[in-house]
Amino acid sequence: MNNKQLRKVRIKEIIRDKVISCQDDLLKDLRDEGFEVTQATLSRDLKKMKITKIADTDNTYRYIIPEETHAQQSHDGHGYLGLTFSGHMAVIQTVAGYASPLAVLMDNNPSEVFVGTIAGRDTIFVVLNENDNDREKFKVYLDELLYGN
Amino acid sequence: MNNKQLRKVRIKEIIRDKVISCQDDLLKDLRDEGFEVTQATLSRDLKKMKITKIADTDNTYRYIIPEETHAQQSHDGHGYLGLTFSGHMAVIQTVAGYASPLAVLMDNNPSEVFVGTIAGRDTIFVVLNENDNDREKFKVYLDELLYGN
DNA sequence: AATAAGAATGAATTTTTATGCATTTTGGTG
DNA sequence: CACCAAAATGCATAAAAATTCATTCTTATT
Repeated sequence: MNNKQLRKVRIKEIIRDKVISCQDDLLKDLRDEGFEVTQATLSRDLKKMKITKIADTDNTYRYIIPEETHAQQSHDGHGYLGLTFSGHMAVIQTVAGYASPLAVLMDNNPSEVFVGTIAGRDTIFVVLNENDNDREKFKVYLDELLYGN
Repeated sequence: MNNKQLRKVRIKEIIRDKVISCQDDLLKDLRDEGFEVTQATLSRDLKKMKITKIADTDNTYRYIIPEETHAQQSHDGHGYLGLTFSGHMAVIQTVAGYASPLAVLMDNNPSEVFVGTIAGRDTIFVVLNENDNDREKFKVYLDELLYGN
């Protein structure tokens, strides 16, 4: 898990959590956390992640992840909806019917970060590697799997 | 129906129909159609309409209407999904359950462009004024009602 | 370990977008 | 119709975002 991918995961989190109204805002936050980057890199990151800004209700701009801004949960091609952790388990929620295909995809792309998956209709249980129990690492893995790069 | 509203309706149509990668592209198209505006005005229009650009698959930018870019139909607070005309009738599709409230809203905001509404669960029939049967005008009316301005 | 190819990044710059301010247009009222 | 207030718009410019080009990391391979 390299720095770029960590940074991308973090960018998403920041943008979900707080109002970011320009790339410089984001830049400051990332720098505070030790990510040494420039606006140029952020521009490229955001482009790849399809993150963009849009007018907020108060007439200022804010960055959003368009896929996630809707009342009805939307999902990417994999039906992925959300991820939670508990102990050494990760629980993935999907659109009904999508759990198995996604679990298969994961099985076909093994990683030392998890040791196995089992899927229901809309939920996947993932057992993480107990030695190297790293949630960030799993997030990155999943992110790569779903969105590439 | 003033020029601004006509322009906004047209902007949406253009952005749905073709790849617009910057405001100047849009500006040219609008000018070709006789809308005399400047980039400054477009910036403001797009802000109000919550239209923004995002990376397309081919790594170029394109303007989109975020609400409309999803596999699962998303809807605004009114549940509005779509509009079709037939003769002097307009047919509005909504999310199930939203038809009545929207019809009520229309009834509470009467206009000479339509003479009555009747709502089912997810569909509204609207009878247009037969003298002044103007679909554009109705589109503008609905647009104003749903999105303001 | 040396080397080469590709990816990632930054500095500087260009391009694009947003906005402050002045002006014009639009609508309503007396 | 004259007048005012509010909305819309353009011009000029500031602010923000995207990109070019050069450089530095990574990674795979010998």
